[in-house]
Amino acid sequence: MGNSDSDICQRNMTSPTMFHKRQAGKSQTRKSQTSALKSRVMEVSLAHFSDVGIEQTNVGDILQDADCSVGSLYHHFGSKEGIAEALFVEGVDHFNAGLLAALLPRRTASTGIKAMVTFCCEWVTDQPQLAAFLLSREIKLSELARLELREKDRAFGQSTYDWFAPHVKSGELQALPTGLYMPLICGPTLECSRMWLSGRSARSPGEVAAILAEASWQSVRKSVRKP
Amino acid sequence: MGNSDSDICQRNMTSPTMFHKRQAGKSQTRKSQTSALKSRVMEVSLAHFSDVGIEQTNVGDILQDADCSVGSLYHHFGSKEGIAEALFVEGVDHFNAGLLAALLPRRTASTGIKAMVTFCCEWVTDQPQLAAFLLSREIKLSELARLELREKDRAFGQSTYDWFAPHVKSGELQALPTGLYMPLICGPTLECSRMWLSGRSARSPGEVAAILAEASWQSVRKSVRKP
DNA sequence: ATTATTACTAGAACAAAATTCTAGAATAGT
DNA sequence: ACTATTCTAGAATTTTGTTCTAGTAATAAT
Repeated sequence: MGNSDSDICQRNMTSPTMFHKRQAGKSQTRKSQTSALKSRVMEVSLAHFSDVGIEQTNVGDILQDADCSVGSLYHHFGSKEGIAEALFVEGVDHFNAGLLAALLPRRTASTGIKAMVTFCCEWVTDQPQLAAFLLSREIKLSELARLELREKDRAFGQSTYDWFAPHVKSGELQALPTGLYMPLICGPTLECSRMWLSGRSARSPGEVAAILAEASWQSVRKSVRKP
Repeated sequence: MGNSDSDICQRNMTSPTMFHKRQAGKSQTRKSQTSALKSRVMEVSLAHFSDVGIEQTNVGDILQDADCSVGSLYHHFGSKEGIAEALFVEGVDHFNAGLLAALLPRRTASTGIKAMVTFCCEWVTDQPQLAAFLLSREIKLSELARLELREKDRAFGQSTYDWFAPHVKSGELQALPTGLYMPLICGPTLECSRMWLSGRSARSPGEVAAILAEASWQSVRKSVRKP
């Protein structure tokens, strides 16, 4: 949340009036107050966004629920979409980190792939709000965020590929274009997740994790069959 | 597009002024003029929606680009989201119909599954705008549309399952919960599509169709392996 | 054929919501 | 201590979606 530096604050202002009311709290440092405010806004926004969508959420509600002023909100996030953007980037980060943490300690191709799928299923089932938001994005990322994300994507892809490479060499995994591993491994799970999150399917990913893990593994393992 | 009956028209109006300007065209029938207007609005809206998202698109632009009046737009679509809803339902219909048309004529499990994946890849690559819109939806469908869609989903699922069933019985396809076939078959492709459409990946689904088809087939075929 | 009704078009008026602007207070830097 | 910067506040403004009133064309009813 808090690289308190990169905030929006474009304009220069001039004069003063007063500053009271909201800081009721027993004088914490300004810094911690601020970062708490930002977290509050993000938390509240996520709830609204995942519930009714970004468009249907109105800033007034966020302001009220997070006990935040218009000025503060626009100072920190720039716009309503700005909040969504922050949530999105943070969410992707979390997810990727978790996925990597599930993968790296595994020693065999099979257990690694299956661990990814399983993590994916659990993650979605455990935090449906965040998952729903990430998977149903209609978020026009700013150019800045887009670049940031692309870079993180690249790094993530590299890390996973470093793990895959030896197993490709040893003949356990198929050799595929780099960009195809993730869709093949997580695609089915994410598709199931979307179904479940939007109420189009009753079975949660958690319930079918084992089947998905096995199937995804079959799709990327090196195929040496009888027939 | 034109079941010209089910339009919105809730209110009753009373008096008249004039009616000219826009109908410049050499007096086509009113019906065709109207349906042309609706298509124009949908076409223009799709372009905007898939470009900057529903929220960022403003009605004024649609009005201008489609040469349509506020009154007409709200008469036919009820709201901005109404346009999105119409596009969405129509789009899903097209896609599902195409998918089914690709599947049904095939005689073997392998060719059927692969045909679905291939169709999917081509469809996305051929009409990226519509695909981007359908895949990035954050559309709060009306209760009516939701039901309509759920029913269509059900019918589609049934049709595909009718095709699958014999191959499951014959031991070529795995027996899976009904809701898992589509995610396993099309999930990876759709994930690739999202990547490509959002600019996060350079390779179009069309370029990797063969690999995806083979991999997806491996994930749902009945596994009888050596090791 | 005349009338009544309905489908449709038009754009001004309205309401609601997002964002900007001005003012001032806390903190960091010198 | 003074200056620049970050942050908070909320009134004022703007933007934008939608409603409302008015009028025209086509169709159904009599």
